[in-house]
Amino acid sequence: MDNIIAQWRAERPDLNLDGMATIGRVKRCAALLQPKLEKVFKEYDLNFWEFDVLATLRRSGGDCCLSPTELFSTMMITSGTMTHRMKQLESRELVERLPNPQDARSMLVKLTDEGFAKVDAAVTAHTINEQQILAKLPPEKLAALDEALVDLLAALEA
Amino acid sequence: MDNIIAQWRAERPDLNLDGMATIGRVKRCAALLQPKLEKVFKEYDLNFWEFDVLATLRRSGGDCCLSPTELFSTMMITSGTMTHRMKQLESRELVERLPNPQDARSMLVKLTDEGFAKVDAAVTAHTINEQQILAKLPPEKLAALDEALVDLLAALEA
DNA sequence: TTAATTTATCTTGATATCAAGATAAATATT
DNA sequence: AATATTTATCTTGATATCAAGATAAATTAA
Repeated sequence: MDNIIAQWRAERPDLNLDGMATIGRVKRCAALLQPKLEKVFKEYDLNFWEFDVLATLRRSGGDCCLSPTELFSTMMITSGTMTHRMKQLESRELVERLPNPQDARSMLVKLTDEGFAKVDAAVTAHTINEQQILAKLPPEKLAALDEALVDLLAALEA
Repeated sequence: MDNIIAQWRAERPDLNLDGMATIGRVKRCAALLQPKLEKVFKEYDLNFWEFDVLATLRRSGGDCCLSPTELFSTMMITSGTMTHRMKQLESRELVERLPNPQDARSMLVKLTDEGFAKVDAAVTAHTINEQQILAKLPPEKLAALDEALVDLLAALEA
């Protein structure tokens, strides 16, 4: 990132590059995190989106039933993508689709026992992995990081 | 994000969710930033990856020549993806491919005058946009954010 | 009640991406 | 020099995604 900024500074000294540096770091951190997280999901034969769907169902609690619309709305993906995901998770028998007695247009997506067990094991390993990744930072820096991210998130969501 | 953590805390009180909260915020910040940045690129008829390629060439300076291999290596994409990008940028006459006199296997990718002018205008607007996005945070919080991201990036790159 | 509108989901067609393999030129080895 | 290896790029086939439109059920309005 510093290298990119240095290149721009040389070519375009007229630009204010402070924002680019910070935003570039956010994006780069996210990009570097991705494969580190996927590594653990892979141990449970899941890719990122598969974990994401199963985890959304699992943490919703109750009998882990949500409609596809609830799922794709909270997950910020389109309905077509959700259809695609459902098909594959259903064929792997990690979720099942039940008719919604309240509304014949809609379905209820439910974790199978196998899906429940798998995501429960995966999320345990996932949280441990996340702790380990961040353990490279001392506690006070970690606290500062989290606080700063809360502020940024608030600014971006506003 | 807080909501997701609260759901997990209710369902799985045994998990340490601190890392999930911080990492989730990083990913969410990156996801929220994306469309805000794309909005400006769109004003110049560019999507994210088009800007990315043109900007990489532009900031490399000199005559803005790089080989496809130099491009895809620094941009963390595969060679096949780069081929695809080249085709489209070439058809839009934003870059041109010249034979490399030093090595007949490789090409030199160069910004056209049009490509140069376009990316120069786009990056000006882009940096202003980035400054505006972050201007919602007071300077001292911004400084703390950047410092924290430098620390995190160092930990992730190690 | 019938028609119009809204809502939930799925389908279609397009794009971006990657992994793996193909091709061809350059370099190293024998 | 002839062969083997490495390097640079492109091709192919598969997947994930979205936007826009299709379908069908539920709700509202006339």
